[in-house]
Amino acid sequence: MVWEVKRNQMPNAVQKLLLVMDKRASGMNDSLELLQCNENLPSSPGYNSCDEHMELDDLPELQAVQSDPTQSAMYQLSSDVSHQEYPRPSWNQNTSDISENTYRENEVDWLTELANIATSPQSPLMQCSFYNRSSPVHIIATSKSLHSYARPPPVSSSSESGPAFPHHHWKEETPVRHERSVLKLTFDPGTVEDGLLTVECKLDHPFYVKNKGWSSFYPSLTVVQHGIPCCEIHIGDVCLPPGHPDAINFDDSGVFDTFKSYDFTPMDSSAVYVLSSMARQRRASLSCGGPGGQDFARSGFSKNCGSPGSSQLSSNSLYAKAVKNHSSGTVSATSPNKCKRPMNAFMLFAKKYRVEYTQMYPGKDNRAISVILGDRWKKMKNEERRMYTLEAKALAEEQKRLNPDCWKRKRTNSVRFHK
DNA sequence: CTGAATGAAAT
DNA sequence: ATTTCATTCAG
Repeated sequence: MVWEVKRNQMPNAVQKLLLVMDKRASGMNDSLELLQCNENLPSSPGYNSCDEHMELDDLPELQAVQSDPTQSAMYQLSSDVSHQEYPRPSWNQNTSDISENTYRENEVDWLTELANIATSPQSPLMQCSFYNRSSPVHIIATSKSLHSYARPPPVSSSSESGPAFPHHHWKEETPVRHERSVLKLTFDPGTVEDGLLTVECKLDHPFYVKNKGWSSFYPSLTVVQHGIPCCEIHIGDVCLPPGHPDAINFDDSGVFDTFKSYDFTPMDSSAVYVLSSMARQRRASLSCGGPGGQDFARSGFSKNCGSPGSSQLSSNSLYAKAVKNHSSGTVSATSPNKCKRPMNAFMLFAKKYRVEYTQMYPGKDNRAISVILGDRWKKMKNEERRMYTLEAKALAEEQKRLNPDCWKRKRTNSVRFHK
């Protein structure tokens, strides 16, 4: 399968990325292909210089050319192989700047927009280029789906100040020195001769998962960094290339389950708005800090117009779901002040790993799990926490921008008399 | 509804 | 300095 990426400004420049395998390579049974996501490319999200100049018009047209239509290109996360993270130096924490102009008002299929964005040259999705054929790296099938924090502590082999890209000892899960983690995923293209496909990417790298839609290892980070609402990606998920038939008619309710904790109102827009608002964040910081974003949402876009064409984009059910979430009275959806505080770093961490810990300690009460999580959190180094503090900061910023009153404490009777 | 954790912001 | 509230779910 070949992706052709056309840039509008350079119509003749066509970048071809060969994805998956060459079918002719029948002899390469188990050899792993290592995809290296180069995130230092000028157009990549991690590269700062491009941020402010990204305009909508830069969005490329993406055309997926399937050389073999009968073979649907679907990649499945191997069940025996899990993600790994390893440190990587010099990261400029940065957000990809997906311009608000990305949203064209009359565009019917906003999913297509999302696909375009995620497959644009700015997207990490398209930053991958082939790196190394016969990689010496052996992917360990032993690492369960548990995060390193949840696993028994490694035998702390001195985390040698090794090269930027550790080649052989990823298994060691060397503590994150400083800088960010990189996610390593292994895909199973499904055919025997193709072997496995290994890819490195950022934790917030979005993938399009069958029946789930956009997914990433770190959804909340993805929406902050790239403006793409995501589900959490799991082992066994089937990743689809944008444009795949299954990618079009999927039930997106799963996507929005991720956001059920957010307070949606009828005035809220679809993910498109989230998309654009996130991207707009930076530029808006130039102008006044007023809640212009809300005006944007109120005046222009509602959920309904976000998904005009597809009945499956159950915006109503989405709303109902969000309302139902708070239907028990306390904060009604009709209340003007309905936003929730953004999670702090620990909360993000806890949310992410609570499930794993509960599985780890069956029968343990949630409170006990909280204790463990807190314990774990305290033992984590700042570098390890950084990912969460960073995201927490970003979430808080965005929240404050969109809803400055969100942090206002509830009106209480000031002082508690007893206690 | 309570509690158990941490942290950020508001009092 | 203290209080609230973000998440999660068994009890």
